[in-house]
Amino acid sequence: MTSVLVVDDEPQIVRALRINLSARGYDVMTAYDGRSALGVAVEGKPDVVVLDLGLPDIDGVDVIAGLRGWTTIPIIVLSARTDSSAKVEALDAGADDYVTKPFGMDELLARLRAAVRRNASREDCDPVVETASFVVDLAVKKVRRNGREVHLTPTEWGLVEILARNPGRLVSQKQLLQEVWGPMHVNESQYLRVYFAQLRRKLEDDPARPRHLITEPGMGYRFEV
Amino acid sequence: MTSVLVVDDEPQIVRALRINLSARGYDVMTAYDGRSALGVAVEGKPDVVVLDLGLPDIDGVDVIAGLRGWTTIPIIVLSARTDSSAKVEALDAGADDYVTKPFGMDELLARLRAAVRRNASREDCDPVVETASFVVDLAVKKVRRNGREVHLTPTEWGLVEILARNPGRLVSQKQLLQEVWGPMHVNESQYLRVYFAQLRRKLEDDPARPRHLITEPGMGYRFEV
DNA sequence: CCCCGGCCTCAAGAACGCGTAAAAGCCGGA
DNA sequence: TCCGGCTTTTACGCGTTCTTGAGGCCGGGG
Repeated sequence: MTSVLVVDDEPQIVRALRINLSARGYDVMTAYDGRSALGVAVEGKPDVVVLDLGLPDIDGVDVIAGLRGWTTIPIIVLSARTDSSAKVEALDAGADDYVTKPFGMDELLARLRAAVRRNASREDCDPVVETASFVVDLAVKKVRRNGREVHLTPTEWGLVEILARNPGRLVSQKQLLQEVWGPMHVNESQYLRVYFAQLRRKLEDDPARPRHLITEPGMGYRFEV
Repeated sequence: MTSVLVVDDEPQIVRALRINLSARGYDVMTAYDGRSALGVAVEGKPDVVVLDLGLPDIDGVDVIAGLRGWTTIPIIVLSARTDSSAKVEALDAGADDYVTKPFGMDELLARLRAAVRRNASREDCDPVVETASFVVDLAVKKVRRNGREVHLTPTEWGLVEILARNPGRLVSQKQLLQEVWGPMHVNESQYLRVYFAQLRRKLEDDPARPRHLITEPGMGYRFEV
């Protein structure tokens, strides 16, 4: 769940935002002044901050600076000031966006989505397939089981990779043999039996009764998440 | 130098932006309709796009979609429409910011700086990779170990650089050979054994039991932090 | 009932890939 | 020309991985 820190000294704005954000599934934190905003940000590690510039204690730009000292999470500034100097100042201090009050809730939410989306695309660029008993990391080419790393041989990894890229789907014997052993060996289905036995020993909780590396007799194999 | 693609069908706006951006050291590309905008973007790989929504040929939202199909570079939308539905539509289509015309040049430039800054922090964040026993500085092309600088030959550095740019990831033998020795030598895997032995002697605490320059037999090598 | 095809398991020899060392080749600078 | 650093090549021991064959299990059909 995405968490948002709302910082404003006007309770009605905070309330309106809390209601709207909560209704859309965000986890909302709030603060009413700069000092507590910085504290809550450190504590709660929000994914995005909505910050009113007109706070009672600290100047808004200093709050931005205080956040930017240790984090690069998106900051969306709210402010009643419409002059461009204020916008420039805030943006150059490190804000990501600047919305003038009074603002449309739709617009603010859209800008918030944009900010979150941007940030998300940075972090989570790692395709990982997860099951109850093990985790396959396709980018790094690693398999972990109960936190422990499991070593796979090239052939074993070749099979796991194909299956993990087609989670839930049935992969025919011919396709597996073709892609791992090459077109010359599409009939050596014995290879598959040997290697699936090995994989189950390495990955399944109960190798005799596999729950993720499933055999579909006569057809092929399936990777069940 | 940061490059900006300006897309607008009003020549005076394009001219004004070109003058202002050039004066501030940006490399400016221009396009006057959606179709050519997409083409120029593919060709010139700009660092940020300033996009007018009211183009003569393609709807602005479709241009955004066309860009987002293959890139995540920041898109700043310019538009005369001030209603929030337009803003929401554009932002949800993948735009990063939305500025209404007429706009203040100061503000637009500030928003552009913000967009570029955000993106920069993502890409070349910290050209330094650190492990328990040595430090690789990609910008200066140097390796230090216990404060002492370790001299690497060009070939050795080539290998270290590729691995350090993919920390944790498994890099295939073929890729290493291809990038260091060229496409003619993608089968000389013996080179890799010789050079990894050398690198481990220079960088690992216990060269016989490497903890950072890991061999994955039959597959490739991995730089473990 | 037995047969048969498909599957699982086990084990052993062959083949392969790795690490290491050392020699040979290459090239630019003194 | 010689020297020193860097790269390429060769050789060998060793552990791992792949392949292959044999045997057992199970369910469906004759």
